Amino acid sequence: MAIKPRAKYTMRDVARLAGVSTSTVSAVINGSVPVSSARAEKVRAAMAALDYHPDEVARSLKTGRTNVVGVIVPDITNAFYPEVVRGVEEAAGKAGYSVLLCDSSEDARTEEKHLNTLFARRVDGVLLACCAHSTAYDTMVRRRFPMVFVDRVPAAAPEGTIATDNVGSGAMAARHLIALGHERIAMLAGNLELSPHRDRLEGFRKAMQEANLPIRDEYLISGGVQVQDGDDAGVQLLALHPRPTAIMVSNNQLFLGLLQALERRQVRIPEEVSVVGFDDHVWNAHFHPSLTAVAQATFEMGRRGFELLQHIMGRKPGEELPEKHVRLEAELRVRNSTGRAG
Amino acid sequence: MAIKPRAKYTMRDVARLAGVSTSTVSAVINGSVPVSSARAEKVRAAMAALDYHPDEVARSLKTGRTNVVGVIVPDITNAFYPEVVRGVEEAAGKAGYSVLLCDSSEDARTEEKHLNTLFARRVDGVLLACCAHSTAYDTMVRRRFPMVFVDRVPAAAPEGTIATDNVGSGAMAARHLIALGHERIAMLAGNLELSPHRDRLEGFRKAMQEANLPIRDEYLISGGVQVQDGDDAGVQLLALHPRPTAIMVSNNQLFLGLLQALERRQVRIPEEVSVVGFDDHVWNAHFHPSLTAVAQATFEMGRRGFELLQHIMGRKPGEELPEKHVRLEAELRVRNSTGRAG
DNA sequence: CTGTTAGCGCATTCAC
DNA sequence: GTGAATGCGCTAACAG
Repeated sequence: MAIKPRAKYTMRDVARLAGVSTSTVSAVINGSVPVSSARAEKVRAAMAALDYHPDEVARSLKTGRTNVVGVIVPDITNAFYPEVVRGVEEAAGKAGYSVLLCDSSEDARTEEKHLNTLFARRVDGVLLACCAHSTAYDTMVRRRFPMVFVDRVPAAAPEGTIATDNVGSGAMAARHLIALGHERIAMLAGNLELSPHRDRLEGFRKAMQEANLPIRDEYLISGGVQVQDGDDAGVQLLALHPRPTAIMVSNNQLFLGLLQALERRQVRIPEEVSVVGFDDHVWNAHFHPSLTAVAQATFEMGRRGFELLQHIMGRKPGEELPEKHVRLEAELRVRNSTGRAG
Repeated sequence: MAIKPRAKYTMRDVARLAGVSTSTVSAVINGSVPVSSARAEKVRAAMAALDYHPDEVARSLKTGRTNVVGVIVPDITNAFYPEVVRGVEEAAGKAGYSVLLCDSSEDARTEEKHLNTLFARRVDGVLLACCAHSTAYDTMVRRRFPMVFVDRVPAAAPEGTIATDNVGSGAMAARHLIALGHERIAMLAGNLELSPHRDRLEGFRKAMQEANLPIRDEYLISGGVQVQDGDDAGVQLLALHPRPTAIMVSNNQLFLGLLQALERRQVRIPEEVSVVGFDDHVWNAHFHPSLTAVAQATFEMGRRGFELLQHIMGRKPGEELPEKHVRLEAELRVRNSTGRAG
């Protein structure tokens, strides 16, 4: 009856120590079948004595479920994503799931590689913020794989997406500038292959149209999404005649680059030009001047994204989803980088 | 010979389609045994045709290895950790490992829970930035579990730790202030249960001693590590007579809180008080004034932390590690928040 | 070189 | 209520 001390114990060790069969141990662990309380207690004691933790690998092989979800983000060092991931992790943890984290580095091939790995590891589902030229949607369809698109959403996806209402919040930011009397408004629109950027531009257009304001071609700069791209765009805008009196920026890296350029040229904000950007975080309040920005519901995006995935993972064939697309409201935090037009 | 279309295929399906046995398929996949190139090609074709990916769960059960490492951080939304995680993820990916991410929320019980989960999932090793009152070290020893402590290091750990040279970099920051002629230097030392904070304080003490400068009790504030704690400490310091002319801060949240308090009281930086803090990031350069800060080698910490873990996971019983403790140099980025004393 | 076989640790019928 | 037996998909002897 003596069990040799070992690094890892199996159900058989527990069963032997408790003087029962392995199926009784299994029944105690899973509560699947009634067990007399006396024996159940002996089993629990044996498990504790051996520091026994059921082998989830074996369990997964048997049940066909891993209780793991994959999360793929384009860049975990972009302050936006850790908050989303935190939301996922917390919701997942409560539901008994663990999170496999992958970083695609904004590269579609890396993304696809991660998708294959996650598939091979038999994760129960995937949350994905896809990158430009992503093939993930096709892969998902081909494999009939439970997946939720987060933040960045392929136009084709018929269900399983969660993102900020980017059209609405883009319009909100633009309307803020318009309400301050600005008419010559520029936009750094980012990478138009990505739904958030595309949608924010659409919102911008909508707001400008409503106000009967023209959008000059040279005031619309798109393409890159990095700090340097924002800096370049800033330089470009400052060279124009007439200059814009306000600039809207569709992500935080571009925002930073733009500020760099304005600072270098000693352009006063908001006296000479007002700026509003996307993605708020604690530091924005401490810039000089403090920054007006759109704050997305990052944490909630992660949490509800996981819940949506749970619905997809759990549904029967043919069953409908309670919600196919979740859109979250954003909030405009008005600070000192935006002011009345000249 | 016809294989019914299914969501997931097994090695048997591949074997049947290729007209070989499962062990041949296995041999092709693992390259463990030579296979004639003709048959190997047929196997590869069958795998591609079925979009077959070997079931890593089954493989893990068989081999006893999962090729997964766990990473536990106290707060993934703290900008320091995503960079470390990115370093881990990249190094891990290259070595064929995936990363299970857990967030302990600075709570020792949650940390222990995650550790149990990771253990049950049979991850091959764990990278841990532990929180105060962590029991992880004992758990590791008890289970003889491959583990590397990252950033936050238990004093007892005889090997398997990686962190910044916090004593040295604490001294470096303090010496910078001393070199500028400051004598009344205060420090927000953070939570002294955590090794980075404890070590930075030690470095501070060392530098002050070298310079024959006294450390007043009321200039040394420790305990919390949140933004509000930094704000409170700032208020406290401003009430003193004489006031310190320079303040050193041991993490980025406290730093932010301190800046808040100074801003509210309209204390001019660096004219009235110089400030230097820990953890640099892109935004620091855009504060008003730009912030002098110690930049840790975050990415490298992750990368080399994983490599250290690999050594631990791979070593034979009794074998020594090439390096037991890795200490990384930090860099002081001097900007405009520090200036000459009065 | 190739195929047959025996488990890895567990959950789950199925008899008792 | 309980235990013995089967197999999840794969790898690693082993025998041919």
